[in-house]
Amino acid sequence: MRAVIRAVKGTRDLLPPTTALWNHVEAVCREVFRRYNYQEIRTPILEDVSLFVRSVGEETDIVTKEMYTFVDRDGSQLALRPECTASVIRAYIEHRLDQRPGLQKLYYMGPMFRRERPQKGRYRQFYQIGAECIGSESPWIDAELIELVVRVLEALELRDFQLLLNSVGCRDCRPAYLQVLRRALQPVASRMCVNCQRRAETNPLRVLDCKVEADQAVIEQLPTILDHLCDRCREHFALVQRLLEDRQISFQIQPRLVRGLDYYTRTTFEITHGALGAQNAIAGGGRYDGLAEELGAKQPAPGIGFSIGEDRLVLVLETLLTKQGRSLEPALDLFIAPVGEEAVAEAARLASRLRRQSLAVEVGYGGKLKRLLELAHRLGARHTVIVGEDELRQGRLTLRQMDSGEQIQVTEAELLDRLARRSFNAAESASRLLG
RNA sequence: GUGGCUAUAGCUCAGUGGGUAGAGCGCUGGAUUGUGGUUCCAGUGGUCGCGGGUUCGAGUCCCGCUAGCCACCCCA
Repeated sequence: MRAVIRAVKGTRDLLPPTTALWNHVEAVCREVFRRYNYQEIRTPILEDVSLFVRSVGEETDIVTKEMYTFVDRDGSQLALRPECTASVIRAYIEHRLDQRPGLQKLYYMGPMFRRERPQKGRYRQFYQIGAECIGSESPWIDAELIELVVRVLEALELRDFQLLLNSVGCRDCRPAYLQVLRRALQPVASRMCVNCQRRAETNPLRVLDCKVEADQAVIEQLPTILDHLCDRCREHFALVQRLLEDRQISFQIQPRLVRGLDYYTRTTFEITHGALGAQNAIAGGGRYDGLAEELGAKQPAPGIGFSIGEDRLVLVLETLLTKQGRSLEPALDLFIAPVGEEAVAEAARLASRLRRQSLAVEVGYGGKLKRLLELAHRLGARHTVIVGEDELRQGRLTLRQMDSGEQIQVTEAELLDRLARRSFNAAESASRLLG
């Protein structure tokens, strides 16, 4: 026997019925994006390595050890995108989107790639849904964007998530803070865990993020970025907080919240959920006022964006659904069970017509009626139409409601009337999906 | 990259102190006429992750590899 080929480590096949949940998440996102006037952008999965070196940062983990890179046949250095903000800004500059009217509000969804050790909620190919608003540094935009993320989660019936908020300062005040932090760490680092001793040298901000119990007392004494913001950053952050309060969006200031991408400035935030394991962040984002210039824009283009980890979001929703005893059901409107040769042909024609009326229809070609009804039941059909000799003679259909077993004779017009579908809305999509 | 745990049928798992494979679910069919969910019967399905070692004999013990999961790290 030949060896079986399996999915590459850290990648996975998404199968039904879970894919229905993925589609639901994406449909809800698109709808919320529409309401906030975001439009879709699709950028390539392949990018020049230097795009990420310059944006995410040369020294970051993502660039130094997690990125999938390769040399193309012509010698160019390419990478599978580890995130999408850099690509969006690249496209913004490349296509002079600054010349278009108003703010550029763009959203994306698709696979990203990072070569990490897989674990719960962490995959080498993972999916992000994100949005970027480019062209303004107003705190009103920050508040609107955060509001948008919260509305997406609410629309997905997700509760009990936490919004963590911080400001990481700007090009002026952050370097000064880092100096202060380094100096404060020098005398105390030796009392901390080995990881922190290392981080005190390499990446002092990470010390603030340490989870070791014994280090917490030391960490509490360290200066926080919030005490070292410049006047403009402090005002910006204060206004963002006030605007979130106005919107009744609860949040928690987390001065120790650190982002692993170098381009972040000022507002940063993260949304976590307890139903996940160690990888508890389902969304993260922040402002990046200097990124466009870093990527070669002649004009400054301040922006802010976020990204939802779709894998993790789906994971949370799935555990919530099982906890509530709800399950994912295929949304089959109708099963057609023909009895006899003639009926099969009529069933096929009927299916064609009903499908044109946007009904989800399955036909049982062949088999005894008993089998067909059993199949209809197992496929989750809400109704079954029986077409046999009697029905053909009378020009009627037998419509059986599967949950009650109630059965009536109808014409095709009456059938359509009973099964008529309404247009899409999120709540209905959810109730349809979550039987 | 580091560590811990795990690996038996499509899925969830049993398999006692080493004696060459089992259940439930699933899938297929049956219980006479055109009526599903329950029940009953039968069938299908595994070189026990891979490679080596110990042994008369290994799913079971030992070693190595690989993969999966969880955690560190990092992040969404």
